[in-house]
Amino acid sequence: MSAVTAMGWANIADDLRRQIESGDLAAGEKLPAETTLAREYDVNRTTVRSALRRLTSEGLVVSQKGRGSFVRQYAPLRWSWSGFESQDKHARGYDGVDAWEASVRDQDRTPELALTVEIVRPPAPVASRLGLGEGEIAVARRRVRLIDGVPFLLQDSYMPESLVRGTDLMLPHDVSAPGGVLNSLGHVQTRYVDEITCRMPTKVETERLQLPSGTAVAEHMRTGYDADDCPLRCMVSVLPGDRHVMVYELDAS
Amino acid sequence: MSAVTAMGWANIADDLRRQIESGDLAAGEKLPAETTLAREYDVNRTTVRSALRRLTSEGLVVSQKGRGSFVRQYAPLRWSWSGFESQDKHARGYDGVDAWEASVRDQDRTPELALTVEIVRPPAPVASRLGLGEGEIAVARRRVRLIDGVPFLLQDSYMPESLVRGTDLMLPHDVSAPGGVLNSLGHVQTRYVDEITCRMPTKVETERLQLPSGTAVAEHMRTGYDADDCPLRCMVSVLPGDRHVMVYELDAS
DNA sequence: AAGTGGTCTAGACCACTAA
DNA sequence: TAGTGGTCTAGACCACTTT
Repeated sequence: MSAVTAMGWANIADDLRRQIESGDLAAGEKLPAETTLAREYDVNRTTVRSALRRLTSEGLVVSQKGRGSFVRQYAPLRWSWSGFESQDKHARGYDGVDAWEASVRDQDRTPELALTVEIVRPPAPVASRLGLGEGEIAVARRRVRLIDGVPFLLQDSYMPESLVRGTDLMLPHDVSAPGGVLNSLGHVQTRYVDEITCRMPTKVETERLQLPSGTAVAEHMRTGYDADDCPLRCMVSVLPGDRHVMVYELDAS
Repeated sequence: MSAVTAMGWANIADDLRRQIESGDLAAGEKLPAETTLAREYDVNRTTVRSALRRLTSEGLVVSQKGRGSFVRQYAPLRWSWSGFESQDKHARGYDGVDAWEASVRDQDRTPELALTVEIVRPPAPVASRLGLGEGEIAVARRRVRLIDGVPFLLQDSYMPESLVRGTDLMLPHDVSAPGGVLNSLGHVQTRYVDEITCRMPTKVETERLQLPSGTAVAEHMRTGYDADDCPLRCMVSVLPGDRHVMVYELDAS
C-alpha cells in the first residue's frame, strides 16, 4: 500500500503482485474492496479494476460478484499421459483414461463421468489425422469428467464410423477400455502420437468447464495407429491449466 | 454489424467473433476503429473496448497502439519432445534441443541463441526435483531462443553445482550436447520425466518473449536421472502457446 | 494534421452476497 | 440492509502511427 506518488494501473498491479508473491497477501485471502483500494492508491475505481484484471489474467487473483476478490490457490492434479508408469496397462485402457479416475479416488475425491455418443463429421484437424475424406463420418464419444461435481476435463474420442459400426462403441455406455474393444475387433493399436498446445479457451469451453476468466487450457490430441500405421482413434482433451499437470516418463536410450 | 437492439459487451464480442470465425473478417484484417464500432453498435467506446479485450484474451485479436486492432493469424511450430523420432540422438543432444534449430532451418528461417550462465539458488520446484537442500546451489544455463530475431522460447537448465564445478558447463559457451558433457563426466542419463502445464505468462515472461496480451504459455519441465535415479539436470522451457505445438511419439506396448 | 488505441476520471445503476 | 463486483456512460488527455 505504498501510495504517495501517482500510480498507473500497472504500478498498482505490480504492488499487489509483490504482496501476493511475498505472502503478505496469503493464498485464499480476500483482497481489500475495489473502492478501498481506489481510496488507498488515490485513483479512480476503474484504474484499480484494470490492475485487478491484469492479476486475474495472470491467474493470481479471482473475483466473485458480490463477494470480493481473492488470492488464488493452486493445487493442480498431476496426471500421467505416457502410460509407461502403469503396471497394468491393459486393464486400465491403453490411453490411461481410467488411471485418471484412480488418481482422483486416491485423493479421496469423487470422479464422475458424463458420456454422450454422436455420429458427426469430425472437425478438420481430427479428420485429417484419421485420414477421413470430405464426406466420411466418425463416431464421437464425448466425455465430461468431473470431480466432486466440478467439470475438470473435456475429452472427445473420434473413431472412423466404418471401424466401429454396430459395436458397443456406438452406445452411450461407459467402456472402460476402448482400446480393448478395438482390439477385440481386430484393430490393435501399436503406436500413438500426442500433440500438445495451449491457448485461451473458447467461449463454449469457458462455459462447459466453468472457467474463471484468465485461465488457459491445454489441448492434448492423441492419435492412435495400428501396426500398418492406419489411424484408429483420435482423442482430444481440453484441460484447464490451473487444474492439471501432464506428466511423461520416458527412457533416454 | 447487426445493431438495433441494445447490446452489452458480451453480445458485441459474440458478434465480432462470429464474423472472425466465418471469415467475414479475414486473418490479418484490420477491425473498424473503436470509435467507429461504438457508433455502429450505439454504445460507449468503453463498452466496445471490453468486447475487444475479451477477443484479445481469446487470442482472436491483437491491438496495436496508434495502428488499430487486427484479426490474429496462427501458424504454430510443431516441435517434437519425445526424442524417439531422432535418428542421431547423441549428436543432437539427449534433450533434442538442437533438433529445434534444425527444424527452424528446415523452414528457411534463422535460429539464434542467447546464452548466459549463472550460479543460483534454484527456484523451489527445481530444487525439489534436483534434490537440493536449503543452502545448496546450482548452475543455471539460461537460453533465449529466437527466430529471425523474435524470441520464441525461454529455456533454463539447472544442474547441481557440485556436479559440474570446473567444467565447460560453467562457461557461457554453447555446448551442443549438455548430456554429452555430463556423460563424459560419468553422469549418464537413462531416464527423464516431462511435466507440462499451461498458464498465463508472468510479467517478466511477457517482456522477454514480447508476448501480445492474452497469449498463454506452456511450461515444460524436464528432469533427467541417471541409472541410480539420481537427478542430474532440470530444464524448464516456457513456450508461447500460439507459436508451439509439442509432439510426443510413443509406443503402445 | 488526423486517426488510433491506452489511460484515467466522475458518476451511475444493477445483481449478487452476507450479516 | 449494506457491501461488493459487473457494467455502462460521457468526456478528457496522451502517445504513437499514418497521411
